[in-house]
Amino acid sequence: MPSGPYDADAVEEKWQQRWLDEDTYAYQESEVDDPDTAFAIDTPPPTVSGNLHWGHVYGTILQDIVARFTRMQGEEVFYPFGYDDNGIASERLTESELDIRHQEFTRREFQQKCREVCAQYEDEFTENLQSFGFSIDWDNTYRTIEPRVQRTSQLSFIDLYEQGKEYRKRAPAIWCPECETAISQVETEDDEQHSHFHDIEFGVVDSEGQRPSGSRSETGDSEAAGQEEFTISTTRPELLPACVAVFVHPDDEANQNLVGEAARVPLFDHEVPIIADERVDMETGSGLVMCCTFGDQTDIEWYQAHDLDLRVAIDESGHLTDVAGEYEGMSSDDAREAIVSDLEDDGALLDRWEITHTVNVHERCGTGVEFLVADQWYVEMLDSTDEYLEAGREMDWYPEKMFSRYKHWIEGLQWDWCISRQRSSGIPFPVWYCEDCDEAVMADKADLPVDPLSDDPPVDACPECGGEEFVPEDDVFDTWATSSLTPLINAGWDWDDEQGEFTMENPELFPMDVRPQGHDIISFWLFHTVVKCYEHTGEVPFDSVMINGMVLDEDRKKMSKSVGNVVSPETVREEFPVDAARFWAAGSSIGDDLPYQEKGLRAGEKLLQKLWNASKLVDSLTPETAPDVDEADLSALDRWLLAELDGEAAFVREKLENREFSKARDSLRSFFWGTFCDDYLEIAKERVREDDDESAKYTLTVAHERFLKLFAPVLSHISEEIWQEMYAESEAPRASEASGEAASSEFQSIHRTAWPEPTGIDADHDAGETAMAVVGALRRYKSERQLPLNTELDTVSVYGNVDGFERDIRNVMHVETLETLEAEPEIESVVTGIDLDYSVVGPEYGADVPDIEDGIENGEYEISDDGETLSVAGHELSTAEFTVERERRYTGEGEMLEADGALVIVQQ
RNA sequence: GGGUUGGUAGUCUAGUCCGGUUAUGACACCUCCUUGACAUGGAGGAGGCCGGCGGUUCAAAUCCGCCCCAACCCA
Repeated sequence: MPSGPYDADAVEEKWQQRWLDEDTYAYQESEVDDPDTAFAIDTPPPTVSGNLHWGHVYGTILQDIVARFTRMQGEEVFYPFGYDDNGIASERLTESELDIRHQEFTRREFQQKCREVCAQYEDEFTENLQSFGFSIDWDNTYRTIEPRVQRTSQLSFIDLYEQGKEYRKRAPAIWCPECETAISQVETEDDEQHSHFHDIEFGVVDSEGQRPSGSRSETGDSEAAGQEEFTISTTRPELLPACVAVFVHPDDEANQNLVGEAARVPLFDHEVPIIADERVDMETGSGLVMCCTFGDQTDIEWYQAHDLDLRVAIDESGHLTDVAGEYEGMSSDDAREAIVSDLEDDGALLDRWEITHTVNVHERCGTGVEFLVADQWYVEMLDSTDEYLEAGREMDWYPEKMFSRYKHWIEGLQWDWCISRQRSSGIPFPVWYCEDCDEAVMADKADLPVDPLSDDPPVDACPECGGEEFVPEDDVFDTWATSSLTPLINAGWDWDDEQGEFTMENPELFPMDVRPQGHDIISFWLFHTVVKCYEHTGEVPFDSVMINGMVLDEDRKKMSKSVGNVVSPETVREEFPVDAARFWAAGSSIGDDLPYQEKGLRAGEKLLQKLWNASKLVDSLTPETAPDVDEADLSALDRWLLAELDGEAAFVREKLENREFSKARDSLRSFFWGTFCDDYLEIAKERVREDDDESAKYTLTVAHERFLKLFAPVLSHISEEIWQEMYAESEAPRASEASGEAASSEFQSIHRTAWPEPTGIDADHDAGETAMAVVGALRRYKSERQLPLNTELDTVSVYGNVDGFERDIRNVMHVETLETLEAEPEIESVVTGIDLDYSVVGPEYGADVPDIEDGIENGEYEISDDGETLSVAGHELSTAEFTVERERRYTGEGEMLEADGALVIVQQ
């Protein structure tokens, strides 16, 4: 071992390079003889056109701890990585980098350019990730835009279609008129914008005699007959031509008379029904709302609930259609001004005032979204919600509470999943339609990936009507339709045309063992993945789900670019060792948010230094190869340490299996620091130096190597460094043994060694604890008297079980004579109080407990001579129900200390 | 607006499912100690109406109800 402090920079870089060079963590299929020994992590692919941010690092550290830990349990771990470059973000990036427009190219050409541009970003992203030394298998990566993944996406679409799980329907879509593309709900956000409210007068159509009889009260009738107009408040008068109905809240007494009547839309003169619906917001405006095609989400709901007409007044570029008559061709802004002005001329504009309100905008350009009607493909979900719920139940959720989110999501489903996007780039639908009968013709699975815009359909004539002309589908898939297939992509799911069935290249990987995911995006990502993979394979795609929280800043605020409180991984990397960051991340309770705190990283750094220093000491005390000592000959203290360490190894294993990172980390840290370094090592080093104690040398070696392995999943670099320095040579490489391949050139990483099996050594746990407590009491004795810790003590007498530890106590605390007492030392004791054991007394005496307490408080009690019975408040309490508290005064020579489990008398 | 989760010393947290009277640990703070791995160390100390109000109970951080605050999800 090198002398001096731990040089994290050099060590970490060295091992990161070595792990990459040697493919240390590459998935070795040959190692898997039973699917149960393969462990697959389905990592969600990040968008690589943005920067690596600290949240990525945090989530990946947790995955990596699981990966490294699981390898040490003897499983072959598949830890792949994906890059999501199939999205608007990547396309925009490509356009701006190359100064082109995607419309200038075919899809294939443009996607090729996207791949080229993204490749640079991917390299940077990869380099960044690799500077954290994650045990990702860099031979197993994919890009969501690559042809192989396009093929998987299109296969998925065709498979669901053939299963009858997909349908095509003309329905509303969220549309950005600026980008001229459909976008998904998750790509929109709320924005405060200035606008105007307009009070507009609508006429009531005289429809006497046409009303259904008996539907309203007499009074309502007569009132309606007298009303000839009403007021609508709207921020969007340009939608008047799209108006298809007027709504009134069922509880709106004042306007109830209008329900069932028809309204005449000003300027455009068409008639629309007046309908009652509780989705009307009675607080805003007049309480009467016009429903258009489509002003907002509620309009869509009304359209579907009440089977209303469609009047599409705004086209894909945000201009008015022929439905708008003389306003056709105007932009919606121009049309608004023109219509308002004409309303004013007509006297129909009653009022106009400025307001600020929230509007739904496209997150990328800030333009208010429109709702257009378009042909869409949908994945049917509503008919299978029971199955999806059951699938969710079959997975282990870490933390468990996240299952309730899944449950609520399933139960709250109201829409099938729209997978069509009217973007001009992306992964195309492999579909053509017969020009004559609109029959959908799917591509042949063997031909995928295809682009209908440039490829021919697989048939010459329509199988339905014989028509020979086809129209290619020009929509592309929602990116989630691809992102939800990662388990299938990772397992190599494909269509085998010869066998006529779906196959998997690595069937042993599916279902995947764990799916990591941030809790902010589980609904639209994880859930979709479960649903899609379940439909394709009939299996739940994950055995378990590991949900991580968000990284917050030091003030527990969410990190965001606009607030400017983001932490850049590069900066952290410059300031702290990676292992310190890993220590920090491992301090999280799974699912909880974790604030980034430098002191957390500093604590990690201190632990690294402690581990390094302790290792140097162990190295200096022990020979190159572990001494050959029969475990039966070990001293009591050594047996005690190894037995305690057995317990710690089992505890850490259990906690990591349950993804209770922080419990594993904290317990191991304090056991190592407190029990090993402060208690054991202090004693052992004296024994080795003074007596050349073989038992201690053996124990130091065994325990120390075990500590390195227990730390290895969390402190990956330093544990590798020290282990390689001290133990690698003496441990037979497992990999070469099994495979017989070029063993000499392959090095054995600590992360591919086995987790410590219990030594099974028996020890007197209580005597060890008591001995440590006695040492603690003596330290305190010296400390309180401001004596150096190596002050000699003449005689120490111990009343308590420290059998076998006498010599250790003597040596470490510099005690001349240590004797153990058979009988309690000369003590005068005064009763100072009675402690009740409430868990027994409570249920036994119930409401009398306060009386008993009062009796004790006032001294109105009696303890029997043998101390077995306590008489108080008319009850006789037995010995199990109370403890007598005494103040003990030692009357003999010297000073008495109280330790946990022992009385100690010091004579200096 | 609906749902979910959380609120415990100055800070971060354990404990809450399954109630038991001295509430866990770390950081920061205060005092003392340079002994041979480590002062990024060691020994000790102080610091809490467990978000608020009510209820159940012999007993509540823990169970129930209402309220306040925060985050996230859905609208």
